[in-house]
Amino acid sequence: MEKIYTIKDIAELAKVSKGTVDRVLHKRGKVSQVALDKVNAVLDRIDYQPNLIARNLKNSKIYRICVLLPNPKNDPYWQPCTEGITAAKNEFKSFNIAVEIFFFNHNSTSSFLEMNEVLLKTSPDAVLLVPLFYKEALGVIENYNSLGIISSTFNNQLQSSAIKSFVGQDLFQSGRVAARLLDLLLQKGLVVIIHIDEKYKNAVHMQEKEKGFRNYFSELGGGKFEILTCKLKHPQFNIKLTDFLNMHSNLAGIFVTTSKAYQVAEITSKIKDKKIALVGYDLIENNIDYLNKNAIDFLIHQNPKRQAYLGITSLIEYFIFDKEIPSEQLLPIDIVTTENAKNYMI
Amino acid sequence: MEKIYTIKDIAELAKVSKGTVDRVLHKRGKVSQVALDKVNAVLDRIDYQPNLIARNLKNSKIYRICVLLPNPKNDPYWQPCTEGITAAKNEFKSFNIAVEIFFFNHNSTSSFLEMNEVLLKTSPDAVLLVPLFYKEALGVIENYNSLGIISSTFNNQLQSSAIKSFVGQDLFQSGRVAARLLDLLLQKGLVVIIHIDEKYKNAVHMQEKEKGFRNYFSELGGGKFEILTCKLKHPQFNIKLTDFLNMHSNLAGIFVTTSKAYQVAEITSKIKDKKIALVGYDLIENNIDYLNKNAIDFLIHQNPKRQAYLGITSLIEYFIFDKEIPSEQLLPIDIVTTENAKNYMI
DNA sequence: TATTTTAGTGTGTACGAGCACAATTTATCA
DNA sequence: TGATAAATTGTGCTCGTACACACTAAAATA
Repeated sequence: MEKIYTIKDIAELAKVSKGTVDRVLHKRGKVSQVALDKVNAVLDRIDYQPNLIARNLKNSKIYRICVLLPNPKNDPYWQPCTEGITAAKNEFKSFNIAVEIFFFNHNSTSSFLEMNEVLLKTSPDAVLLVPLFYKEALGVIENYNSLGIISSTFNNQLQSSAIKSFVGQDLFQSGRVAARLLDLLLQKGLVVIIHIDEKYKNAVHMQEKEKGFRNYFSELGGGKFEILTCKLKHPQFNIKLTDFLNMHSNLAGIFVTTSKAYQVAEITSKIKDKKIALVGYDLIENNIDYLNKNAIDFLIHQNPKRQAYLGITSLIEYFIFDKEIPSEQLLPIDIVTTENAKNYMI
Repeated sequence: MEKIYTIKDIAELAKVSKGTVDRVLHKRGKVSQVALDKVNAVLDRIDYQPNLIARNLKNSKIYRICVLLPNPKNDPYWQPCTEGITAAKNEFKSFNIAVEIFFFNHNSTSSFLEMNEVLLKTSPDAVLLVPLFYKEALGVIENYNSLGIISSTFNNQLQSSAIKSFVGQDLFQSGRVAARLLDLLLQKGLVVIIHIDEKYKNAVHMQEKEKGFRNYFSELGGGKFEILTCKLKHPQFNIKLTDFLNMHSNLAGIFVTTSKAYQVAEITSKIKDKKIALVGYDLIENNIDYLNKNAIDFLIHQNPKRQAYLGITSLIEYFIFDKEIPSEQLLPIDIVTTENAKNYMI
């Protein structure tokens, strides 16, 4: 353990005042060449690490961070996000940070824009948002940028130079993981990618997953598997899926690109004469139920709690510790089966 | 965002001096009933959160934490641990914490005891250790206890009231995960548990994994699978395993309870006429190689980096923030296959 | 009553960084 | 040379907590 040097130490070693050392360190004000050399000589010799604690103590500005999030009441997938935010809030409660969450309806672009207006009235220093709607999110983020508000995203990746940070998963790779799992479970046959509910064109995440999934099988070659894509929407979901199942007797596996695998499991679990392999996303209650009933084989965990937690802590540490915000944080693609599900649900 | 109260605020509200507030908060010195009531009245009304940062600024004691770890040079499994320690060290470099790592040979109890003596000479406040050797570790920990040194463990769980904290995985459940994976991969046949190298009697971790593994299959019932246990040791490892394979033509799957699955894969990958499913532990280079060659189907990630990181940060936060040390932190049992391996190796 | 003891309370300072401002030195001009 | 401006450097305060120390007033003792 090396000695921890303070500005006072440096000042004494360089035989100048701590004010001068401060000016050299922060390139603030005028310093003579002689003094500059003396201080730099000391700085070269030792490893000075400013005490972030002491620095922050003086800082009286309260940083405002707003979170713009789909309402968990409409889709339980988002529930863990608020928990992640709360955890981060607690961890940094000694610091001058104010975090506020704003919920929008994940089906309504207007609700998204509306809540954004409400949020803007609190004049935040940064916004952490889920850019669910491509076009609208881009506009909102451009606006933040022009207002000097930092914007970070999570869960959905959006290409924009105005975005400081993204936390999420590599969805292409996630599709490959799903493909790998079905490849391990199955010998041959028809494999179907099912997209449920959301508009395919607007949902880049589903497209990326499909690309990765197909990429795995095309690399695999061998012609053992046939891949089909199927887009299903409520309210005719049940009928259409049942029809599809009846029409394809060689169906061996299904990959559901959203958290709605339980809707598929509800139907496939009733088929008695054969077992259809099923891989889906997210540890929501309905999915876990069917996982435990063996109607779903694997779930891929997107870890929304950790995504939100990392998104918010990067911002907090940027404000209070001057830490660099990582432009991209990719989380591991967790594979979940009956036996290890509990560990991920804490 | 509620107002953040300081001791000065409380003093003004209660119309006493900050010294008196301090005495009430820390139950230090004598305070009259009148003053006590006044301060408590204010404390009841507001939510006072002491500023941990300012508190720490004053504290000049340097806390010494020693880490007692198997040498990664002898077994690469331990390499990530040092990285986890270093990460924690960096994160808390502004605080008065000195962390020092001591390596012992994972095959030698005497090296363990020897390094422990060296470590003790630095008179640490806490020790984080891997209690690889049951009997010796217990003795060492008892000794720490009598010296007033806090002891935390990770990777291997040891029952002792002298241990403040354990970070690791539920190994029984980890065995069940392995069983589940083989169940999903296979229809029926012989499944073998292979213990490699270590003395079975001393290695509680292998026993726990086996118990969980067998527990899953006995709960499953149905009589589709037959389970056998096999203990193999160098140098006759290759011959014995080859013999075993020849003798059991119905062998369908193998579960290796240590990080040595690659040694099994080396042999099973040469069998051309059939594929034997293989599940093992740990993302070491040799294992990853065989995973990518499809000779290993799944690896279970024990996340030694995070184990060490959590173990050390709990201690640090106890010392500098007075946080409670969680007596047990169980990490998720990560399932790794070719496609998601990279994510876990950062 | 004078002096000492003790309970209770308030004041002041350190910690390290940052920054305003005062103090000093050096340069410029009349 | 003296006065003034400019450049450079040093001092001192703040942040919130913890703790040493000084102080007051009442109680106990001589």
